[in-house]
Formats: sequence, structure tokens, C-alpha cells
Amino acid sequence: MAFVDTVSGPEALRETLHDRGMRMTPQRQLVLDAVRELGHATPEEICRRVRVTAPAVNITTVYRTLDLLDRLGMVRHTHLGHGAPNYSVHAHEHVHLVCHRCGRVDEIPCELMSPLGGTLEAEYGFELDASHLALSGTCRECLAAGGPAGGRPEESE
Amino acid sequence: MAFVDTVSGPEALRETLHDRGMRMTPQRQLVLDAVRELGHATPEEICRRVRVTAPAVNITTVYRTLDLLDRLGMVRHTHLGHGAPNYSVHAHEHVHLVCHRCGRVDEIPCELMSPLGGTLEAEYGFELDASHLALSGTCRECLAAGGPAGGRPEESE
DNA sequence: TTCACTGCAAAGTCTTTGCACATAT
DNA sequence: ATATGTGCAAAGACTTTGCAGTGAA
Repeated sequence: MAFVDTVSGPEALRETLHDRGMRMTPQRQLVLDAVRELGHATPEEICRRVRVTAPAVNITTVYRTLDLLDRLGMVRHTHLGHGAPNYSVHAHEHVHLVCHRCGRVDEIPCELMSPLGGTLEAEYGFELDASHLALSGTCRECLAAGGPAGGRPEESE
Repeated sequence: MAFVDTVSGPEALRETLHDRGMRMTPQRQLVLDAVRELGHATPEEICRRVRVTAPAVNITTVYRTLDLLDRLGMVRHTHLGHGAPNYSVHAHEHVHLVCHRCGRVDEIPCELMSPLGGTLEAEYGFELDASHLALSGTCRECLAAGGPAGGRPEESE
């Protein structure tokens, strides 16, 4: 019997879609591939990536497809604080650290959030979804350069 | 000698502005008052509040003034994950918990973030600004109602 | 063959910019 | 008197919607 990669192969998407009476299309596969290849990206960036292969794909389709894949649980989006959201594959879990002085974005493992998650659950009954939103603050370099806490954020967000 | 409330009186704003060669205007005071009265609000809501007193004030002025007050450190804004940012007075520090199933926003004391803040600082040299971004997840009610982790977010964000 | 999906264009939010006039100092 | 601040209108970034035609099943 043939092995079917139900996690990342093209068949996974097709099956998931068919299970819900939806159709597999080249656009959908391309968008999912683009998210995987880019790691993190905005709809705009994903669209550009898709267009390398299929120049006719419309940004509208990218938005609709990202929304669909998000609802299917195959990708997820994170709000980094300003502007467009940032999409990544669902499997790749991490927390974002956004420096609001230089705009730099770092990733840290989700596990660091576990203690906080436990507290929130115990005290507020709130189940934390660590990877959906970013944490903001000031990064090492900006602390070193622009001086500590005192200075207001320069720019970016 | 007269007592001057340098924290919240009208003179505080005037002084801060004059120190930087900027001018005190009724609009600026009204926007700051609106943020104080509303606690949390979007630029749109702040504008509506200001217009109760001064109907001619333009939304553009509200945006410009909020940006100014933010740079002056008198208000701060938080990204709740979707749409417009949320402004509040700088003094009132807290973390937001946003339920991505029902959209509800709760506040928790900043201190809960201290352990995480310490870890981030020690391991990554990152100085956390807990109140600038929200934490998302699922609230107690939604967990009870819609069942736990399993179900995809319904709606809202 | 049928109906979900796509592309296109238009509209909808939220926010910023340019400019002439108003006004705080 | 001066140049900062304001209102207005237009534009800009990001996203959604309506609709007719396309193509997956």
C-alpha cells in the first residue's frame, strides 16, 4: 500500500478540501507552498512568490486562500503589531519578539510561554495561544545603542 | 506657591508641550481628556467623544494628536490583534487578553508577565513591554461553551 | 453538467499627506 | 508677527465584495 504524507504532501490539501466539498486548485496549492517556503510572510509577499510560478494569480485569491487555509488549520496568522498580518505554516510554532525601536522580529520557542500559560489558565480560565500574537519590547542591540528604557521608541512601531 | 499637578492636570500637558516648543491647543487637551475618560478606545471612539464637546474636531487631528501624545509618553497604544489600535493613558498599565473566539478583551495586571520578562531579558537581552501588545487565546466562557482547544476559532479575529 | 473558484474592478476600512487658513505664543 | 496647528480633501495601504466567466469533479 502506498504511503501518503498526510502532513505536507499535495494530497493532504486535496483530501482536506474534498472532505468538506471544496475543490483542489493550482492556486490553493501554490499559496500553501509559498507559505511553507517563505516561513513567514505577508499576503503581499506570498502573492509575489506565487506569481513567480503563476503570474496571473490575483491578490484577491491569495487573501481568500489564506483565509481558507487558516480556517482549515493548515496555516496560521500572527499580528506583529502594525500593518499586514504575517502567515506561517501551522506546524511551525513559535512566539515572535518585535522590537518597537528597530522593527526587528525574532522568534523564540513556545515553551518559554508555558509558565505564563499555566498561570493564565489557573487564574483566569484563559487558554493562551502563544503563537498568534507577538510580544513587543526593545531588542538587545537597541538597548545597547539607544540607551535603556528611557528613550521613547524612535520609529517603526 | 501654587500646587501644580504634573501628572494629570491641564498644566502638565501645556508644560510638556512648551518644553519642546510646541503649542497647547483645545484639541490636544480634549483628546487627552477623552483617552482618560474612555480608558481604552480606538481613534474613532476618541474622536466621537471629543466631538461631544467640540463637534468641529477632525479625525485627522485626533490621529495626529494621539501620535503626538504617544511620543510624549502621555498615552500609549496597544494592538489588540485586528483593526484599529487601542489607546489608553500611560499611567494605567495592564496586559490585554483577547479571546479570538468571541473577541472579548480582558485586562490582567502587568506583574503576571514579570517572570517571562525576566527570562526574555536574561536569555535574549530583550526588554519586554508587556502592555503594548495583547495575548490571544480562548476565554473561559468560550472554552466552556464551544468546547476546548479542538474547535477552530469561529469568527471575530 | 454543475457549482465552487477565480480574476477583475469597485468599494470599504483605517490612516497619512498636502495645503491654505487659523491661532497660540 | 510668526510658524505651529487645524480642517478639509485627496491619496495611500490593506482588505473585502459583487459579479461574470472558468474549470474541477
